Amino acid sequence: MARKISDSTVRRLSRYLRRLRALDRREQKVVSSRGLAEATGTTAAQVRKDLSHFGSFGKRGQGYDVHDLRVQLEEILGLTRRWSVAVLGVGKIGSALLGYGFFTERGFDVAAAFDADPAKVGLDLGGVRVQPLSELEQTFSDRGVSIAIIATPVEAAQEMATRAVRAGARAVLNFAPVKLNVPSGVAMREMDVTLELEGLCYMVTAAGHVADRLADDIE
Amino acid sequence: MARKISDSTVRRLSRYLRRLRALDRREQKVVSSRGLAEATGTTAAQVRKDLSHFGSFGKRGQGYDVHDLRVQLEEILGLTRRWSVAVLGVGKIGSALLGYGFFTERGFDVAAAFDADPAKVGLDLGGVRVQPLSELEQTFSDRGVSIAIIATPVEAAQEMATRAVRAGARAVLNFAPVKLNVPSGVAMREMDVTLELEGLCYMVTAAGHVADRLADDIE
DNA sequence: ATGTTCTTGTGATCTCTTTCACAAGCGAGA
DNA sequence: TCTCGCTTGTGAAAGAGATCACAAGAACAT
Repeated sequence: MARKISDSTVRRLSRYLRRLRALDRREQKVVSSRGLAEATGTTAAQVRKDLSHFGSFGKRGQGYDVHDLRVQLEEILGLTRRWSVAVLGVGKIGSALLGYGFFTERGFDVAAAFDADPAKVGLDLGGVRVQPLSELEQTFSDRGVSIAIIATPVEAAQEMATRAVRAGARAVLNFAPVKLNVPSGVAMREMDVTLELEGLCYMVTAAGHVADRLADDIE
Repeated sequence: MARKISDSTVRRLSRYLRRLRALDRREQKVVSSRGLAEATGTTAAQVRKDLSHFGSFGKRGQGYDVHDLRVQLEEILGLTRRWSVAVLGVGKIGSALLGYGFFTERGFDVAAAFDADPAKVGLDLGGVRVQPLSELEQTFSDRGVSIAIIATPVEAAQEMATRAVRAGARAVLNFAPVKLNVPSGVAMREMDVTLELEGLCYMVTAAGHVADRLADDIE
């Protein structure tokens, strides 16, 4: 096991877990690969293949024990330990995430928040005090921050990521619309609304073109 | 042309476009596939292959005309027309997007915002008045809304998506952490912070395991 | 015991994406 | 006009991921 697992597989595992948690809450005992597949928008074979990379969790003829598989997946994804996150930049996105209690609800510890703007330093957002950037390195190492959330403007994003990594972050979640460079060995994911919106525009436009062609063919 | 283009290709096209706009602004005339690749985190061959699906835009030996390619990509992605978006649910995320002027800055028209909470109806968020859900269908058709942004709690997401599509939306951007079903022909993208965060946890954890194994091998 | 029914786990296969490698083409300079 | 240096566009090869299809097992009824 522990060969290279693709991002798409990992994303699906998260979805399975989400579903399992819901089922567990309403005390359903068993679920089949098909049941899981339908709830998460994939196929039964895909579910089984994904799980098979990590071991064998089901009973033939029966399916998977909901609670059991849930625990296994939490283990696999690394969610049995606590994770400390820091939010860099408390503009609209940063403060939305903090104010919402987003991280806390999902079992992440918000260890700190930072902003370059002196007017924002000292504010309390969702129970976290905004600190000046000068305290970044010290705070990261004091509180064992391993995940950095980049929510700064584009211009500052790369520098913040670099500082975060140098200060000990092992993973970066980037909300700024730039491609960030991080040393290999540091995990990196991005959330880019513009990319997704433009993707939708393309899809709608291209679907239109296809419709045009079909119409042409009919003539 | 206009065969099925993969999502990953479309995402890269958006990245190229973003870069081209920056270059155009600072009046750089020409860029090579390598230049574009380095700025967007891919390879020169990939850039050329991506573009080749839509035609032939460069000059051999020279590279691509920045302004020209920019316009071509805007055309391909469907960004030369105006798009009307509606925001469904003005909780933390919805109002962050509106308040930020996010859509307007990027050339999208915010046609409307809706919320189920009567206390929120009537509020002005970034110049948009929040409307009650009862006005959804009428407003969608009056203003030609083609993109629906789902920013409601999980429970309401599927119903809102269904209503939006029935009211004329051709694309859905979903911020709620559920898999939504939409009829084929409707474009759909999702932004799920939890999925990305858990993905990071996995990557850090798995990287740790790999390190462990290496250490074991050395012993 | 035996048969029936169901669902898993997994090799084999298929499909899609990325990478490679190179001929074709452009511009500049002699 | 010819040559040289550079970069595109693209078939062919390699790599990755998703799908298929079925043997292996588990429960339960007879």
